Amino acid sequence: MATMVDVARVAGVSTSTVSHVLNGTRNVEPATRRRVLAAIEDTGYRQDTLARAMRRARTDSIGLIVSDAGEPAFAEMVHGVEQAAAENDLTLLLANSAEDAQREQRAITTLMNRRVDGLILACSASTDISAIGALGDERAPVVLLDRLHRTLPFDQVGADNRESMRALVNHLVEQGHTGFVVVAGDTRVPTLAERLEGFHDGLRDGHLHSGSQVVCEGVDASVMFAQVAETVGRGAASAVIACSTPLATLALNALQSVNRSVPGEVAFATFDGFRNPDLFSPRVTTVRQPAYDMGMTAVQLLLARLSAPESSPRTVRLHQSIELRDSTEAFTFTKP
Amino acid sequence: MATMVDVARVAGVSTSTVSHVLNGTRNVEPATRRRVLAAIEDTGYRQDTLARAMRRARTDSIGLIVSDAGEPAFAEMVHGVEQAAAENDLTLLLANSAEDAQREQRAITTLMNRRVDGLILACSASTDISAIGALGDERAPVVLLDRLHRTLPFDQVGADNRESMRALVNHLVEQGHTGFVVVAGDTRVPTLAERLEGFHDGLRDGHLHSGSQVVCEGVDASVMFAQVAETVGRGAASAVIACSTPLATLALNALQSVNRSVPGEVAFATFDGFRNPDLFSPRVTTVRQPAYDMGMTAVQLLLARLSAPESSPRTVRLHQSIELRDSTEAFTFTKP
DNA sequence: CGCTCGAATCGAAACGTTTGCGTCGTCGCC
DNA sequence: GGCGACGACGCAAACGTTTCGATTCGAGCG
Repeated sequence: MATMVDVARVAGVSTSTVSHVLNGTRNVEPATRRRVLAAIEDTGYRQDTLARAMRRARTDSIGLIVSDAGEPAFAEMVHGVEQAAAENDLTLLLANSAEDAQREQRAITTLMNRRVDGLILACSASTDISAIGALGDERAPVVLLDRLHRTLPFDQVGADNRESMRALVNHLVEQGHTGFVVVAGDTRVPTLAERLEGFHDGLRDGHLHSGSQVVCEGVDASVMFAQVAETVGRGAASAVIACSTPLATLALNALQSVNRSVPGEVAFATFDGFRNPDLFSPRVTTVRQPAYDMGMTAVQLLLARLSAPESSPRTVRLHQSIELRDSTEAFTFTKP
Repeated sequence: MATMVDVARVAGVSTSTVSHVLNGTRNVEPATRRRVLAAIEDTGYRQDTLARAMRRARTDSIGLIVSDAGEPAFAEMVHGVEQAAAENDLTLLLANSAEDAQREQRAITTLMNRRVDGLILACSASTDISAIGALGDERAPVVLLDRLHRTLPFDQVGADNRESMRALVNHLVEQGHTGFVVVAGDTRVPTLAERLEGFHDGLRDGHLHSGSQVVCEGVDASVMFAQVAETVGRGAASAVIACSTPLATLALNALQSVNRSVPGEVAFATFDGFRNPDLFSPRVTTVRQPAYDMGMTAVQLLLARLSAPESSPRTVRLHQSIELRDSTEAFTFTKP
C-alpha cells in the first residue's frame, strides 16, 4: 500500500504539502496541488484512517450499543443513527448487549478503547447505573437513547412513554374496559417503568380502582405468562396491554394458551409493535415509537455536545402516536 | 489519559517491558510483572487500540455489510456474525447498503480504509460484480454472505436455495396445486435467482407445463403487485410463493387487495419469513434460512483465510428447512 | 541595493505502540 | 576462575499521519 511518503516523492514535494492538499488545511499553489493529486492517482494512495486518527484526537466514528438491533424498535433506531452518521461522515460501530450488563460493559470498553468520538447507549435492563455514571469521566461524550435515566448528567433522547400510555388507557376506558392486565416486564428499564406509571395515571383519570388491576412485572417470562393466562382465563380482565414487543409475544402466546381470541374476547394493545402490522390478524393496536427520529436525534445531540462540550445536558422527548387497529375494536360495537 | 510511558515510569521499567507484560509476548520476572500491573492500576492506563493497530498490521476488527440489518433474515445473520466475532475478540463494524450499489461501495471503502482485518459482504442487488471482484486486490480478505457469486474467487456461505425451493414446490404439487404464482423479485440477486431455478426444477419434477405458470420478476414492486393481484384475481393460480420477506409482504398485500383469503382460497408460502410466525394468522409456511449459522460460518471462513491466505476459496451451503404451517394446509383436506 | 514581509513549502517532532537487537548480570560447567 | 549461555530487560526504530516552527524566494519599498 502506498503511503504519503510515496506520494510526496512522486510529486516531488514534502509529506506536509500532501497532507495539506488532502485536508485543505492551508493554501497550496494550484500547480503543486495538481501534481500532488496526480501522484495520488498514480500511486493508488489511500489515506490511512488509523494513523490519521492517531495524530488528530478524533476518529470520526461513533459507537452505538442497543440490546438487540433485530428488535423492530431498535432496528429503526439503528437506521436513524446510521443515516445521521452517514450524513455527517461518521462511521458507525454497532454492538448488541443482549440485555446483559456484562456484555454491555465489554462493549463500552471496546468502543471507548477504539476511541470513538461519542457513544450512544440504550442501557440494558440489568445495567448498574453507577457504572454508567462513571462514563462521565471518559473522553468521549455519551448520549442515552430510549432508556433514559433522569439522574445521569448525559444528553438523552426518548419518547413520551408515560403520556402515551395514559392516552391509551383513556381510550380503552372510554370503550368500556374496566379490568386490565398490563404486562410491564422488567421495570428496571426506565422506558417500561414510565409506561407503567402512565398506566396508573390513566386509571386515575378513569376513576378506576388500581387494586383490581393486574400488573405483571419482573424478569421471569414464565411467571408473567402464567399471570396473564390465569387472569384472562378466569375472565378477570377484558383488556391486555403489553409494554414492549417481546412482552407482546409473551402475552399473545398466553392468550392463545387459554384460547382467548383477540379482539373477540379480549382487547389487546402493545407498545413498539410488530413489522407489517396490517398483514396479519389480529391487527394489533400499537403505540409506535418515532424510533428513526430518535436515532437521528441522538446523533445530533452527540454532535452538538462535541462542538460545545460544556453546555448543560439536554433531554429530548419525542411524541409517540397511537395506531388504532382491530385488536381494540370489539368494544366499540358492544358499547352501551 | 495515561500512556504506556506513564506506566513504565511509575513501575520503573521500560515501555517495552510494559508492552510485553500486556501482551504476554515474552517472559518477565513475576516481581516486575506485579509492579507493572500495579502501575497500570494506579495510572488507570488503558491500551490505545489505534496506536496498537498501527504498529501491528491488524486491527482485530471485521466489517459486515448487509442491505438491511433490520430485515429478519439479515438480523439473524448479524447476530451470528456478532457472536462469532465476540468469541474471537473481534470488533464488528456494521454498515447497511440499503440495496444501493453506491452506498455499498462507500461502505466498502470506509471499512477498508479503517483497515478491517476482513470483510463480510452480502452484495446489494444493483452491485456491479466486477467492482466487487476488484476487492481481491485489497489487503483484507472478503467473504460473501447469502448473496453468492459463483464467478468470484472468494470464500462464500449461503443456503441451498435451489434445492429448498424444489422441495417446496414438490410438496405443493403433491397437495394438488398445478397453478403457481412465484414472486421472484430482483433476480440479479443470486439468492433469488437460485430460488427461481429451483422453482423450475420443481415444475419439471411434477411434469407441469412451465408456460402456464406466472413468474413475477423485476425491481418494480407495483408491477409485481399488479401481476399477483391480476393472476390470483382471475383464479389462474392456487398457490403463491414469495422468494423473500419483502416480496411476501408485497404478495400478501396483493392478495388482500383482491380479497383472497389464505389459505381458504389460495395457498401461500415464503422464504425467510416473518418474526413470530405462530402468533398471527395466517400462519405462513416458510423456508427458513439457517441465518445465524450462516453468520457464524462467515466469520469462521474469514478466520481460516486469515491464517491461510493462499488456500483456495471455499463455498459453504447450509441446509434450509421448510416449516409447514396453515397457509399451505387447505388442499390437504380437499385432496382427491 | 539592502531590508522587510508574506506566500509557499519543507523538516522534523510528535501521537502511543510493538519489536528486533543489545546489554548486563548470573549461573553452570569444565 | 574463566567462559559460554541464557534470562531479564532496556533502547530506539519503526508504523503513517498532522502540525508547528523554520526556510526559501521573490516582490516591494525606501
